[in-house]
Amino acid sequence: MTSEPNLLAVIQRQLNELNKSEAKVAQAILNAPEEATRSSIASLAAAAGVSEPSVNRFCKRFGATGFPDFKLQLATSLASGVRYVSRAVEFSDDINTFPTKLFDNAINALMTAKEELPLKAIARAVDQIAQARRVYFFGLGTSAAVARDAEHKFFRFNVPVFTHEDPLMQRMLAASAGVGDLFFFISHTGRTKVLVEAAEIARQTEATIVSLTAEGSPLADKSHCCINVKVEEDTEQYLPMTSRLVQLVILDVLAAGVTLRRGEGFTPHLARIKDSLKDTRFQTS
Amino acid sequence: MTSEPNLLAVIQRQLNELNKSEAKVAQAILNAPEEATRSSIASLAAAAGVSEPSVNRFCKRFGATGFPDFKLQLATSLASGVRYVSRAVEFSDDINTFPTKLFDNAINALMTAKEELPLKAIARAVDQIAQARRVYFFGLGTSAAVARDAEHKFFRFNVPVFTHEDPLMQRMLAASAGVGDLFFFISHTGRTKVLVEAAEIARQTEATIVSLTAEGSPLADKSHCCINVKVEEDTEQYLPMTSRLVQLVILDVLAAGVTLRRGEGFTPHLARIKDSLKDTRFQTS
DNA sequence: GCTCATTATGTAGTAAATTTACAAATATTC
DNA sequence: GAATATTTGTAAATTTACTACATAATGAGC
Repeated sequence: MTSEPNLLAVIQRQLNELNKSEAKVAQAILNAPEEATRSSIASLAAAAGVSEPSVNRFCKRFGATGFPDFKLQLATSLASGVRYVSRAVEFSDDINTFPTKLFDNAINALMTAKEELPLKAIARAVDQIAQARRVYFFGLGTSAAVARDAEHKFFRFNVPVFTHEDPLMQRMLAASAGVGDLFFFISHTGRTKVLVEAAEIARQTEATIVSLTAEGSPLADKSHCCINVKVEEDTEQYLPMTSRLVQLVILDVLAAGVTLRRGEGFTPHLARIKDSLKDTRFQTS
Repeated sequence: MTSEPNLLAVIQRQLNELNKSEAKVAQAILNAPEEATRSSIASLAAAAGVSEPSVNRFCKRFGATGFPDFKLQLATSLASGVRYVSRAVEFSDDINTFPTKLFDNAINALMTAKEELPLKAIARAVDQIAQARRVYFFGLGTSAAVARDAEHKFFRFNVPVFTHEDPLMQRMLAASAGVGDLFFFISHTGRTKVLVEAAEIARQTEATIVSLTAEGSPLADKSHCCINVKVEEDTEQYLPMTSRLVQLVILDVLAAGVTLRRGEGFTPHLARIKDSLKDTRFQTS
């Protein structure tokens, strides 16, 4: 992938270094980029008022092998530009608009997070979870639900897993920790006092502290390993929406990482857990 | 924007409805999408082992005017960087591949869900939640965490919200329900016996039953309103990954819907709730 | 201001790629 | 098992893109 992030910007920038007919082509493309991706070399040449080979030369000047290749690059750069805009729900929205907006925001958050995945921290966290004798998932508010979800995933690895929403329980468990215990803190801001305090207490023991939170936050400072999640939560919104989705997928990643660590021989164990649910369900007719 | 957000997902989904040679073309494209955008109709036909017109027909089947137009759409959908559809994690994967796969799967699930959003059911559910005097969110296993998350959202609307993971509590609460009570059941399969039974019990009262589950499932049959979520969970995977993400976003949508219903005058109330958390956090330096 | 060299642009032909029309092959129905 | 519908391929037509070359424009040196 050698293609420029934004072809239109490149064209714009070089506009005055182009000779007459190339400039005409550039102008025609800048005027109607989407249309340019769909038109033939002949129609674009006509639109710009130049000959076809001029268009072709223009394309080669911008690194393309020819006109079709140029169109491809143009289409690609147009597509990636539009995507990353999260739109807030407004009171003027109706049923046809706001659900789509929320889904778009969620998708954007995951796409953004995917691009800046802290792989090193993730790998390290997988190591530490795989080695732990006991794992505690602690979160409050929305993150409590995330912790609960994590509990439902990680118990499968033959390691005792605990969650507690009660800050007092969290403190006490943190205080009584020892070697092999792993505390996994989940917090979007990383500034929730009672949670940070619990982390502080745990840190004074032999336990390992891993956190899924914002880099540079008080909670991150208390951790041996911090998985930094960059999610720009819409501050106008009164409900945290997207950050917890990213957290959940990160936890999926960690769970998958531990599974891979356990190796292929571990699948029968997972299969057994899955099968245990069979009788709790109505069979498909 | 008339172009599909994710052409590959669409192709993948329709794979078994295609005839032989079209399926071959589909496979060739899914195997090497980037290459397909760069190749001519002849080389793609050769790669798929079919004739050129077959490739052309394939393109038209997916809404393109022809092969070049199809390539354009494909390039556009690839530009987002989201790779294949539902690629299972394999034991040969390493830290550089499996996290991306999981994120892609999550993104794809949300994109697919977004395309087939049951807006009518959502609107109806918003109505019913907005009118309810009391709301119970019930789910088990992974869905229990989703229910918990919902609780953290919906209490903001001045309506008493309850969650219980205990099936016995769920039964008893269902039995003692009356007018104005709303039971919101969350279940990916819609076949979990104890949950369906609770729904059945609730249905015998004056309460309203809303469910977020699979259409046509026993749970859906017991509901006044069923929000159908089509998520093809990878059955080889031992952990439910993507369905709960879609459920969470749907619940966000419902919460947003209720907020819009309450109207602009409701924002101070939400602001007050948000402000109440201020003192629980360490201030940003 | 003229000539030569250089660069820029267009014309026309050619090659390649795409599409259409039609025929053969395959599957489906009664 | 014949008749019909569907699928697939062949070959020709058409569109599209590229190359080679010619002409026009520009600019430098005298």
